[in-house]
Amino acid sequence: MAAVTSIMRAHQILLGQLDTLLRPHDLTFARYEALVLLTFSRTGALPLSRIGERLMVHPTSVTNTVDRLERAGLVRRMRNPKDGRGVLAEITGKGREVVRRATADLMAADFCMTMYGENDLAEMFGLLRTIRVAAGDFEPYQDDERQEGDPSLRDGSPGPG
Amino acid sequence: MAAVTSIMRAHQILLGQLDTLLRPHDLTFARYEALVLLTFSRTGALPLSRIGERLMVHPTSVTNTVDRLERAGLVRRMRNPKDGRGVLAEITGKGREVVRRATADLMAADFCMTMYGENDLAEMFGLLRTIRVAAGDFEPYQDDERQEGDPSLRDGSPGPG
DNA sequence: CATATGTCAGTCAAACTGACATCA
DNA sequence: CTGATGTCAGTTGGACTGACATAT
Repeated sequence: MAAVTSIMRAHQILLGQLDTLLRPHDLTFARYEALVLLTFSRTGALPLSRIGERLMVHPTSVTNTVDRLERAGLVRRMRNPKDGRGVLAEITGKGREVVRRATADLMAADFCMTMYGENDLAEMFGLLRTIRVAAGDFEPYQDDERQEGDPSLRDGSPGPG
Repeated sequence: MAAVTSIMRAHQILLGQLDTLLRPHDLTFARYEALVLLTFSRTGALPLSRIGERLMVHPTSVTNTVDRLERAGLVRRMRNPKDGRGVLAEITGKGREVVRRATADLMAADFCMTMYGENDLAEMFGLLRTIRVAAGDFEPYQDDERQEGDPSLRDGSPGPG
């Protein structure tokens, strides 16, 4: 139970810092995550359904997130040529530029993770991975996700094959 | 960065399970946390300001949380006899009963922490403690908090002395 | 037909800002 | 006086439910 409390509190602390760092870029962490996911996809475009799967959020939340990103010109909606029901969110040039700058800010700030060594970070990732796997995170990649040789958003997932 | 993503995702997973388990008790995790904090206080009552400190939430959020708990009859507002500006939130008998039942449910469900051994849980707590200390969590207790010999909400804090 | 995808309207809880009354 | 405490009004972003159109 102490561990659960710790995760909740750590999240609270990190999210506060992340959102503060992202605010100047007119981004929230939720929107930033979606942008990064698109950045790492092969074609820069993904069906909304897949975004929902990967980020583990409700379909209406994806609609909402993409609405805001589209209104800001960071993303564009397209019909999915492979599925008439589906909609693709495609990251725009402006979107790529914004996510690049935001990521640079985040890296420069280190959000208080500088205190940890590589070993501690790896250990933390390994420990938390158990929860995530049990919840169905870390599903195998689809062919439209992730550029060859590029790092995954989920950092450590085996990827296809 | 992978570690940060892991914490965010683990939080998302746990909060979903916690809120689902707490819903039948008409509680959210935020309200449950406040109730537990009161349960562990010496007199069952704390100034709203101290609740805000401990839970690291905004004063208006405390007002909101206590409003809801009071409307549900789980908490009662009192003037602070030691400080005319202050307000105490005091847990009611019904509040103690609800938090008892909710905690029992949570323990029975184990929210997927059964997968971990004692060592892993302790390690996770220890790793995350670094972030929390840096953010000012784990401040020393005041004299009106925590019953003698009772476990702390923050599980592992040294307490007074 | 059943199923999957996405949107819409509306609700809800949380977190915030700014202003304010009250009291130490 | 300054500073702390709590409340109020209003806003924002996210997550949800239920209903629905559309396409597989």
